[in-house]
Amino acid sequence: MKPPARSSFRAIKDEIARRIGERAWKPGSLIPGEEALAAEFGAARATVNRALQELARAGLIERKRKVGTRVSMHPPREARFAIPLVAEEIRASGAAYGYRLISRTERPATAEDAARFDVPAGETVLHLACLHLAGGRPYQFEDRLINPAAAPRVLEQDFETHGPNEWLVGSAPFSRGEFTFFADLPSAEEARHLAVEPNAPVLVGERRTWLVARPVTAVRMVHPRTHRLTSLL
Amino acid sequence: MKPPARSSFRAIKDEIARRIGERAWKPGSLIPGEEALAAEFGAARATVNRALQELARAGLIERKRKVGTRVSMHPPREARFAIPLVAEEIRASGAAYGYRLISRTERPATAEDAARFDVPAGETVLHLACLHLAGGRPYQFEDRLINPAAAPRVLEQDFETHGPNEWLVGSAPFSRGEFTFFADLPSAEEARHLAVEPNAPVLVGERRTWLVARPVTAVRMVHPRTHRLTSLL
DNA sequence: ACAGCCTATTTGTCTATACATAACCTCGTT
DNA sequence: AACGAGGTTATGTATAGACAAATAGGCTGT
Repeated sequence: MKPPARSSFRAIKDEIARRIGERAWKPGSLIPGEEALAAEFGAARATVNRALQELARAGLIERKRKVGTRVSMHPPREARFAIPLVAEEIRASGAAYGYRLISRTERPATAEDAARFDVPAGETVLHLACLHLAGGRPYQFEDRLINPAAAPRVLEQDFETHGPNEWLVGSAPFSRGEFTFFADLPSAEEARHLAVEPNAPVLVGERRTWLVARPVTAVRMVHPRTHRLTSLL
Repeated sequence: MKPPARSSFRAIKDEIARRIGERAWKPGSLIPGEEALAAEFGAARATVNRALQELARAGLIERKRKVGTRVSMHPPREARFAIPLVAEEIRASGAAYGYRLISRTERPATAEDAARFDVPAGETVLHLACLHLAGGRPYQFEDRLINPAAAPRVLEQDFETHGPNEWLVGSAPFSRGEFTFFADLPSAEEARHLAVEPNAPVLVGERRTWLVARPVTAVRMVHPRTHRLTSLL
């Protein structure tokens, strides 16, 4: 852990959080100023300042010049989920990463594509299906549409050995995105590739991105039930 | 804007982020050390240090002692999901909000509780089960453990008419939390209360919060398959 | 009563310096 | 070649002192 219980900014932070938790300092009330706390903890004001700033960033306290620092009335209420590349995510977990391209099609956008994506029906789109494996077992089935008009040179890529997101990350910036996830049942194709029962629950993430007004890519990522999406608050 | 364009840690942070965004410093490459940057920007090393620490916290760069600072390989893309109170979420959607307490138990923590939560087995915990309805239809089934040692006076609440969420928000601050989502099958009880088939997929969110080192509450929130969690990037 | 300036207070940030800590590297020993 | 001790180096953290910025609250003049 943190063996040296000296007067580090961490120790100060923890102690203040403890007092707030114990209601020694109640929500909405003012706590002592930096100067006073520095004296109490035998630390420099800069050290206390750092502790307080971190607590403020975490949402536990609110600070205002001249007024002072008060305990928040409402704890933080939003989570930030990192959205890593699948490949990195798998490698980070220690498992061997595997990739298989299932299909690659260039075709005019159908009405269905247009609904799923904003691309005008008739324009050429690239449709990919691929599978990501962790330690040899299916990890994510990916079904992706890419708009070549927003991703220069994407049609030159064959995506035989590397997934499209690795390429897109470095080559197709976007300015706006939308991320949704929900529980679903897999399609027949998804169940087959993921090697799960057709009626087993799967976690689906859908992501669409735009560069200004132009759609870049839309992807449906299907994970077996064991998959968990975690975030620290 | 507010920047006096001095060599503030903010200016340094922005400039470094800009260089990374423009690929002047490529993902995976080492960037100059703090001393060098301090010299370049005409600032103290502490100032550069603060800029770099904030960038590292945001995930744009990775730092290691002796090794130096390198640009992250991952896109620092992250999604922020708001986690509103269920009640507000439902009302915001225009539906009528309903609440039903299903059970309320004070009991010594079992080994199972201890595994799910950090609470030492044997200490008293409060166990609640309740149902949130939107427009009369089941919306979320909530199964919650609360540690009274971290939530003063929680045992005085009966939670007959209001959910524990609403009370905790105002009364039990936390400094650290963890949020996980996954697809699952409902337990028999959950299926019954949510009025879904026992083999229908459900979206489960689990949230655990701590005040520094002490567990505050752990909750499992089960939604029917129709529920979607969306976020803008 | 009121508007507007003035000032004291509190947090925000920067500097310069020092030491602590982690980790890569080299070199000597086995 | 393998291993370990120690040096080197970049980041991590603490400190004291100073000034900047925001702003609540009082003071002043009309």
